[in-house]
Order: sequence, then C-alpha cells, then structure tokens
Amino acid sequence: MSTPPRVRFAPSPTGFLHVGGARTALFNWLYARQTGGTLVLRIEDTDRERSSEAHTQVILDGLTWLGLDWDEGPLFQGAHADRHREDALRLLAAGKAYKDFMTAEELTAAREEAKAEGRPFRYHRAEVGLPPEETARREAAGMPHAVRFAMPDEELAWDDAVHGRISWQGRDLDDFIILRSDGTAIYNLAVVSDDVAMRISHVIRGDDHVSNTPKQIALYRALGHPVPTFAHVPMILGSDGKKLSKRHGATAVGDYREEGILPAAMRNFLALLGWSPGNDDEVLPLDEVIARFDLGGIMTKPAVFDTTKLEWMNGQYLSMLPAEELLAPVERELARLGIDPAGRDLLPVIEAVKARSRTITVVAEQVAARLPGATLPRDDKAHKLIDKLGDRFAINLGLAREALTAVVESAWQPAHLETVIKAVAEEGGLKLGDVMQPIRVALTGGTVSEPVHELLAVIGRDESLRRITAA
RNA sequence: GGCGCUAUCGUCUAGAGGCCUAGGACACAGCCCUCUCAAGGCUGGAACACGGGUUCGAAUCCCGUUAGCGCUACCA
Repeated sequence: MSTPPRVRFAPSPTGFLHVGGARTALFNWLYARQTGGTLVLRIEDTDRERSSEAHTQVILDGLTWLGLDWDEGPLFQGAHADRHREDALRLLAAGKAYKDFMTAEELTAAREEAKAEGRPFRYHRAEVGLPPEETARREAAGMPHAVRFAMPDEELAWDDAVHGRISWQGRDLDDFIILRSDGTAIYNLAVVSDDVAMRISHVIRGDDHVSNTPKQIALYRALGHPVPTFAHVPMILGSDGKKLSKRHGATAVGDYREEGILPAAMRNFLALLGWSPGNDDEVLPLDEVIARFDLGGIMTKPAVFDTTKLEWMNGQYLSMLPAEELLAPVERELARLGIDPAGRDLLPVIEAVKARSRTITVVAEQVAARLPGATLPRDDKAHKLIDKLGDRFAINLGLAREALTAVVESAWQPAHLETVIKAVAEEGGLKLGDVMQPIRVALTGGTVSEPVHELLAVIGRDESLRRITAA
C-alpha cells in the first residue's frame, strides 16, 4: 500500500464557480474520498487585477453547496510569492533560466513583425532576444528584466491518467517567462512551486491545461522534483458545441441553485458528464459514485452540458427524496417569492407536489398555490375546459360543492373525499372527469395537479370550499 | 500558421477484435395506466466522420484526410 494521494483543486477567483470548475473539483474530491487521500483547496489569486475576495467566497460557497469539502486550505497562492521567487532565482543561479531585458513593447513589435512575415513566433534564446552586448549594457544600467526559463531540447512526455501517453518536444516550446520584471512569478512556475510544496501526487485539472503540462514537467525536472501523475479532464461545451459561456445561459453553479436544482442532483449529473461507471446506471447514490469512481473512466472528449437532462435528474431526486429533506430549500424559495407559510405544516404539501415537479422552484410555486390566500390565475387549458363544458362547469361544480359541504372536518380525508366525488358523478350520470376537472380548476386555476381528492385534503376543507364557491 | 488533444444516435454514454442486424439514458412520437399531469410500463424513429490498411474477422488496432476544440501573454 503506497502513501495516500494528495490532490488539489485550484480555482482562480476571477469569476463565479463555473460548472466546469465544479466538475473538476468533484472529480478531485471523488478521487480523494475513494482513495483516502487528501484534497487541498488552493486559491490562485496571483492575478491581482482580476481576483477578488468576493469571488473567493462565492467559489467556497459553491463547493459547500455541492457538498464538497476539503482537507487543507483554502491556501492562497499569493501568500507564497517569496517561495515562487526563490525557486525562480534558484533556476537562474543554476543556469537553467536567464535574464531577459527586452521590454514588453519590443516583444510585441517582434511578434507583430513575425506575424507580418507569416512566420511563427517562438521565443527562444538562440533565435530571439537582444544581442549579448545590449543585454550587458542594460544589465549594467540596472534596467528591469524578466526571467525566462531555458527550455531544454528534450522530449517532455507523460502518461496521462485519462488520455494515455502525451508527448511534446521541448524545441517546440518557448523559453517562457517565469518571473515578471516586477519580480513576481508567472502561473506555470507558481503552480509547480506550490504543487511541490504541497506534495501533490495527482494533478486532476481541465484539458485546457495539457499545453501547460510539458512546461511544468520541464520545471519539475529543472527544480529536481519528481513529476506527479496528471489527469486531464475534458471541457464542458454549450449546446452549440462551443465552449460553455454566458451565451448559453446559466454556467455558474450558483445559477442552478437559484433555478431550484438540488445539490445531490447536480453532483450526480456532473459526475456522469465526462465520466462513466462503465454500465447503464444513471441515478447513482453518492457513496456508490465514490466507490466506483476511477480516473480511467473519464472521457477523452468534451461533453455538451444538457440542461434538460439535468432537470430530469433533478426530478428523479425530487421524487425519491423525502419531503423533510426538501423543506429547507422550499422554505428558502418561498421566502424569495415573498410568501409566508404562517406556521402551516408544509411537509404534506411538498409531498403532494414534488413528484410532479422538476425543480425546487416549481415545488415552491405549487406549494404556494395550495396555501390559503393564494392568487390563482387561470391558465389557457383551464379556459378551454370551461369553454368546453359551458354551463356544465358551474352546474357540476355546484353539485360537488353541495356534496363536499356535507363532509365534516374530521371526515375530510383523501379516501372519503374520493368516494364522495365518485358518488356525485354516479348520481348525476356524469363522467368522473367532468366533475373532477372543474374542482381542480377551482382549486388551482389549472388543469394539472395531484389526484383531486388528495388536492382537496392538502388544501383543507375551509379553503377548498372557499375556492370552489369563489369559482 | 505551429504544437497538442478529440471523433458511436440531436445530447450524455456502453463497447477495450468475433457476444454488435451497436446496448442504455435524456429528448421526441405512439400506446398502456388514469379524473388531469407527472411517475411507471411497452413500442418506434435515431449513431460507429471519411478513406486506406492489419486480420479469417474491426466501432474496437495502425496510417492518412476532414472537422471540432485547446494552447501559442511579463493571464490563470
């Protein structure tokens, strides 16, 4: 038994927790939980322009909402700027990096020139850069300089846990900057420095980082550290096959929370987006996902985020979860709707409507419609029914009201109410639906709901009779 | 442009040479159940990008083409 793995999730706080990031976090978390490893949360806040504390908090909240916890951190990359710099200087001292006195303007100009001539621009010490005497002059003059890594001409390959072997040639890569002219480290160096310091054994991250990996491997080697295992998980795309962005609607996990998606459903859906347990299972309990998760089961190709399937998944959870577990999110949603349940026991109401809803938002709306004093606008289908029935609508409703009024409070139970209504239909020689549907419209304003006798019970005797009379 | 990655139904995927006249799920259509809807059950349409190999045999292995995506910053 080897030492347990150490993995990390390292978001940069430059925006909300994106579903892609959330899934990367999920995969890291699953791997850590399954192997008894450690998950480190590291906030990569070295882009001071775009990073913010508010975003950090949103990301933390998002992870927590999803039920993902971490064992170490949050650690802030910015707090280790000194170590980053020391590593860069160590490389410089060892001759594995060098000073570059070229200014940003000169660089841009060189790049544009190359572009104009139609040749690829690659920064390599042997091809680009200032003449040695100019470098010496600027150094003597004490001008600011960046530090570039001297990319070795060697194969930089690794056995990716999801893709298999991936290989690059050092000669195709730039002598990239590791230290800015202001002395701060650049991403690739900071990441390697941190992953080494945090003893990260498995780097599980998005596919957009595969091209950073050879650079980082070169850095690990130059710094004299063993290279961790890399696992690059594919991107998540929008419905048009393009990278998921704002144009596709909700992309932040917070958006889905607002739309009434349950964390358990989101987790289940995300786990299956780009990873397969190997068989046809769809709705999988968390502990089973943890038990069955493996890096090799991660897809190699990007996946389209299908909101419809997410909602279906959420509907599955809504149906199977006990009303108790839905109470808190429903209350939260009700509060957002500005509705005060006034001490009413919501459990039976939630129980009555949850199977017919796909989101918590819809559950809350349905619950609200069953509370006293709810406004009940009639929908199109209701109007059509009324038109179709003509006089029968009011007549049948009247018959029902008469029979229902005779039912005393203590007998106001689903089973009894059903027999009462059936009796009304039978005595009047009416079709059951022609009696049930008007009641449903009177009670909800629409033509869709749980069985009418249950609906009557959930709404209660007084309120039901009041609504029927008002209709 | 260069480098890299990827390629099974509209979408998520099973498939790791014969079990595949390619299975499941979402979505869609129809039927059943039924007071409505949802759920559930049944049925249907729907895919191995293309071209070459290798092999007795290829969705599965190799090569090429095409397409998509990523990176190509003193961003992360």
